[in-house]
Amino acid sequence: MDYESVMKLALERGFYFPSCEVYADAQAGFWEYGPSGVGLKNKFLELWRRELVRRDAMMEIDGSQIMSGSVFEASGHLENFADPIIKCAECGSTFRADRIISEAAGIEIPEGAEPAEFDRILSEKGVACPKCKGSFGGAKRFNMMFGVGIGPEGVGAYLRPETCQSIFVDFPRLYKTMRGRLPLGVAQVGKSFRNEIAPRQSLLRLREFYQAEIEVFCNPSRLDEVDKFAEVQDTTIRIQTDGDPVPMTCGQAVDSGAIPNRFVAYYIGILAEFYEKTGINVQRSRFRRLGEKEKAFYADVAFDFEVETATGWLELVACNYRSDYDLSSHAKKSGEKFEVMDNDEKVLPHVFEISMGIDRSLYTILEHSLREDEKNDRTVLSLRPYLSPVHVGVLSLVKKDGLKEKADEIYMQLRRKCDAFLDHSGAIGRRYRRLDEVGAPFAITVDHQTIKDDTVTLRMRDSMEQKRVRISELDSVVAESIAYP
RNA sequence: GCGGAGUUAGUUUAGCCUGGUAGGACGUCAGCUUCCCAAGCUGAAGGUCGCGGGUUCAAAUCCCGCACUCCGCACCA
Repeated sequence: MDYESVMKLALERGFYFPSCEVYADAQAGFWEYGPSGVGLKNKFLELWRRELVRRDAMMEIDGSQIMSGSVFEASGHLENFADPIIKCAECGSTFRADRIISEAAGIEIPEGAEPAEFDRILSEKGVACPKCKGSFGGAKRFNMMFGVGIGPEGVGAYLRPETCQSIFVDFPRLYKTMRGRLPLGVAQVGKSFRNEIAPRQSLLRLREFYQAEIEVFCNPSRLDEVDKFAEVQDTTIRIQTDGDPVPMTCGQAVDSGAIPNRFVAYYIGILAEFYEKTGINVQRSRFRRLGEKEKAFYADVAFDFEVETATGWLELVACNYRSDYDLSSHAKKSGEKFEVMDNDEKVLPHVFEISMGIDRSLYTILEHSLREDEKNDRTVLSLRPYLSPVHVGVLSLVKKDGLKEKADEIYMQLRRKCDAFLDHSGAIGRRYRRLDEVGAPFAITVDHQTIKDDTVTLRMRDSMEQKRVRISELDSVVAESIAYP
């Protein structure tokens, strides 16, 4: 389905919409989840917990969104999470320094170079503002972190640009108090903040966004001693090292060297199994191994999990082998000890990270689930039942003859056991279509026969088929239908 | 941030060129009808015409600035 149709559904059915939209000074890159969006998000995260956190016996934490400056000195974000920019002294236009030098002088300078280096080249080559021919002021680094001032003195701190830093700085306490053993997965769901220059496409590039991150701490000398690898060795993934994505099992990926070890392959395997259960079409996905230039500054080996959408290939998850980059940096900066005992060996653990973009994943689920059923003149959101914001609609065929009251009764019976939605008003077909659009997998309809024999109609969203079910069996029918796989 | 295109009700859109009380469709709500798939009938609600300024007797309409949305570039979860 195309981006516009997903956007229209999101606005009309309460999945998501712009933040602060009644005010003219609302800024780009901030969006709200409405009732349907929250329903989908909560269920998505429950699936994530089941398939990754609980499956691998990980710990989950919930860290602060505001973190001290030292954290980001150690993490490298103050130094590296920034673009070099220059501003024209005449007209005020802002440009990326590395880019304008490449365009005007044909010289490639790494974006991480010192500001003075940019200034030197600019004056040497006499580069002028492409807009007004004015001269440039000095190059600066534009850091993408939002700074915040704490307390009356405004002590400098930052909104975290990724959730994982709290996992790293909490690691010593977690390991000691929670009886940690390597390999240890620590997970976190939460907001991260990046001051993007050009946010775009609603949930796809936000300034404030949700991440579900997992950091697995491991002993780097035991990356192939992973018993649980057997669980995923026959799981098929589509992996791209160079050229087109190639489907292969996790076992084949390790044997062929496409994935460097069983440890990384295990986590990629369970991640692939998770995404299969979200209803995203994994035939249109790939694990793409990143080249040296594309990798983040902290990554040793990196795979992006990408999915084909109406907007092109979209990165949903970054899988980075961060080695001991984070723990050694925090150890050095803080003076805290981050080494742990693994059997009789003292090791500074390495980290493999699964950094998931929740908002992008939810968008993709919507796009891949939405379809136009032209034959029946309806729009259907074929979400997996366990992810649907509304599990079941409860309808009265007509309001009179006690059918309304009977439907109310059934709704009361179900409402605490699942997400039920009660609707009495309008034509039955219209009500079915409304439910189809929010992805409710089925509807229960009370009709005149219900009064006679205590059965109801169960109408299925995808096939529009109907069958009769006893009211006494509804609890178990519903529970079974919306159960997580 | 650059280049391009847009912004009118919940959604979609007419009106803008050529200034003169903002209109339709769908949706929503109430009622009638209706024994299973957007039917029909009656009625109703819903608009700072993105925001601010200017021109004018008068601005959705003309001019300027800004914001936002979309596309391309660049960047990224």
